[in-house]
Amino acid sequence: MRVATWNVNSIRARVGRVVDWLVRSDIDVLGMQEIKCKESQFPFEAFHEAGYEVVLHGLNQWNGVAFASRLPMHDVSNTFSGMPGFGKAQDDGSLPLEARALGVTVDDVRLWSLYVPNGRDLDNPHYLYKLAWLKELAAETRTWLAAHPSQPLALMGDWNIAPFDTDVWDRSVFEGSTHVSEPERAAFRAFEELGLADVVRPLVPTGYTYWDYKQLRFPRNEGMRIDFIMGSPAFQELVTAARIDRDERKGDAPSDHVPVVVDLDLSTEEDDDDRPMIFG
DNA sequence: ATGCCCGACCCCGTCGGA
Repeated sequence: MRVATWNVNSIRARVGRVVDWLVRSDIDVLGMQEIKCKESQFPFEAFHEAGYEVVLHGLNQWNGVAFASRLPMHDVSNTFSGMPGFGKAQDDGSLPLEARALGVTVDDVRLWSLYVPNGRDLDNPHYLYKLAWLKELAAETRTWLAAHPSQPLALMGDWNIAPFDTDVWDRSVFEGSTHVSEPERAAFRAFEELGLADVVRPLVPTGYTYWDYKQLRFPRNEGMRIDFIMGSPAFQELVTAARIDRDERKGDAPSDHVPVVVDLDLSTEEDDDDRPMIFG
């Protein structure tokens, strides 16, 4: 099974590119972020014609997450337990929940498409929202792992964190900025402390996943590595290959992010629990 | 060439992105 994540930066502006890439790249399941639309605006037809079903969570022109899959999806969740909201308090005093998380199960693999809040600036309320959002996601992940110790899980998407200084082209440019601050990096490492791991980095040690549209960032290769597939131990065992599709930043009307892809070998997974220990 | 920001909104400026 070939699984990918891609911040598409508006699906309506890029549906042709995304569907062409899905077919050309032989992708089974794609988690998308920043679809920037609600369900009534989503271009379902192009996906259906290519053989993909779509589930999505989109509330308005901001954020929005989706899955396209040519394998059956079930157990769809459009939030995680405890997910913080942001903005103006509603009548009941709670903050509005944004469309930043979508979970599906495909072939017993639990997948989340995540769009972690940007943070904006270190002194912006959005930064504390980002840290709280990650903390609650980690707490929920800990609970889930305890309840499903052998089921493969991947948290994939735009994490809006550069975990290492080498994940940005020039660390000095980011002094005092979000994405590289120690609290953000600690929030990211908390997932590793739960047993999750970036399953792409060992196979693709270098390379960025995002280049700003401004200031010739892509031609100069001034990018950031902020899109990750974080797999549980059971997921890590399945991974046979990975790639960052840098070519998708080229050409007409690209997203500012590129797809990140992993191949999973599910052929022996079901044997683990049930096979008799003939040679035991 | 991979080339000086883009998308969504609603009006042609503002917000958000990282």
